[in-house]
Amino acid sequence: MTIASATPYCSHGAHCQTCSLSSLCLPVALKTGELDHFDAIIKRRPPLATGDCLFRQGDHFSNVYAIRSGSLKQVNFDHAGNEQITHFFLPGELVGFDGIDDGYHTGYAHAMEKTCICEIPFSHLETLAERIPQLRSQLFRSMSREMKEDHRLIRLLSCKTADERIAGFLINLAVRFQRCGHSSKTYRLPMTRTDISNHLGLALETVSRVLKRFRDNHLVAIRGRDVQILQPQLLYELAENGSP
Amino acid sequence: MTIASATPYCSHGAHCQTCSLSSLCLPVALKTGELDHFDAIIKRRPPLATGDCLFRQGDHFSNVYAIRSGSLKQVNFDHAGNEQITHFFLPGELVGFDGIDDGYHTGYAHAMEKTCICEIPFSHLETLAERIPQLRSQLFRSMSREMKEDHRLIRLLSCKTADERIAGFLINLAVRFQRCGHSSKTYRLPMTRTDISNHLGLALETVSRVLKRFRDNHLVAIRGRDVQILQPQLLYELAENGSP
DNA sequence: CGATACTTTGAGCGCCGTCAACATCGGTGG
DNA sequence: CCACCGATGTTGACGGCGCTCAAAGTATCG
Repeated sequence: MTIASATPYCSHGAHCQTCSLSSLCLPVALKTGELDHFDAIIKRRPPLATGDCLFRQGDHFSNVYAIRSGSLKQVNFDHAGNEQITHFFLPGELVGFDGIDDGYHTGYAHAMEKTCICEIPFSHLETLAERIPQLRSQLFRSMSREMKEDHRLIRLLSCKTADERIAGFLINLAVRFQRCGHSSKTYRLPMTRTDISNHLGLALETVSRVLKRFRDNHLVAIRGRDVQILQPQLLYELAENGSP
Repeated sequence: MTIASATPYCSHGAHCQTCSLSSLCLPVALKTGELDHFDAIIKRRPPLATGDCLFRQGDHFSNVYAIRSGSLKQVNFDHAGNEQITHFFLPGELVGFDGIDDGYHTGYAHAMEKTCICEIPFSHLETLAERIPQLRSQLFRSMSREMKEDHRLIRLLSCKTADERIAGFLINLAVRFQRCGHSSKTYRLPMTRTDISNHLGLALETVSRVLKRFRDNHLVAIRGRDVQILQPQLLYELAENGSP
């Protein structure tokens, strides 16, 4: 079983007007003229390679970023230097809002594979949002959505078992991959088992063992990073209720 | 040991111009004329009694709320009906941002004691923020700060022991109580042990046992809900490093 | 093709959840 | 004012989930 990578090639000169992800991204609901204005403030960067940093802890906050293709992980630190992956970001999602508060980023954002990014200068975005109510609403909605994602993760971490966490994680990824144009059943994990274990608050051995159990029970087919969800309904119920 | 309640009386006709919390709240950095405009869109409500709901799951989102005095807990649900307390809100803090995304609230907000609230209609706030850059920045900053708080909690839940979680929780409350004008060392917990255990992802018996251990080790003096932090530095190190 | 990172699998044990009993607090009504 | 009662908090015994340590197997890349 081999599944196409989640990272198709993407030209770094592309524009919002022709971007297949614009229905997920900030330009949603913008009229043609407005879209041109929005497109004009965006800087396209050369693609990030695996392991490259989009921003580092302590960097001055000046942009938010939209992902065109590829994937990122956002890593925060506590005072003792322990890492915590708070988010994985997929195409069509926005990165960097946590830097607004006091003007610098509190953690790293690493590319987990070759990743194309749109850089959106926040001051320009604010100015433009002043004039375009649709854009403003979408900006607030994006931030609010990230909060809801955080609350989902908090609930997951605070009272769910390893099985429930991993079921929820696989389902959540499936939903988000589908939203950006992939199959809802098959995808390729961009992150390592170590990343998953860190994000879900588990030991990496536990992640490995639970995935094996899911495979043995024919809930999913997993080989390396290729995932195929065989029984979405059962997996969903496991994630929510804890009952198989 | 008895410590004054965190809920002094607060007139519900008060205005931002005279509010002691305005330096924490949205009006921060507004000029006098702007402050008048801001004050004009706010509705003061009669105080909430213990257990009253500010909003319920599924309610249409139309306001954010600033706390003048008292405290709230925000409770979210998963599909199986399990509750998860994602936030405790103290005076000077803003509640309700998670409703922006799809226009309704995803959980309850309960008053944990008698609580005075400023209701801020979000549509008016957006309009006003269009004209007043300071207000706009502060709005973004408030949302961004809530995200950072979420990330802190995620880190806490994902890899910390019961001792570390509770140490972190006590320190965090101390900081926030100090910010709104209390002592940094002594405060009264507005929430039950059950609420704490839910929020931190622990059994309530564990909360009780860890607090006893902290008391035995003279890190804190706790009697019922009255907390006095005796060794802030040690408690902080315990929360961050796990080392006593 | 060798080196390095990543993943799987096993054995043992400790933290913390569950169950249970009891103590304490706060409020209500006789 | 006191007796009562439900809600809240404390303490103990015990077992299981998931972590740690260890080692072998596998993908990936220069």
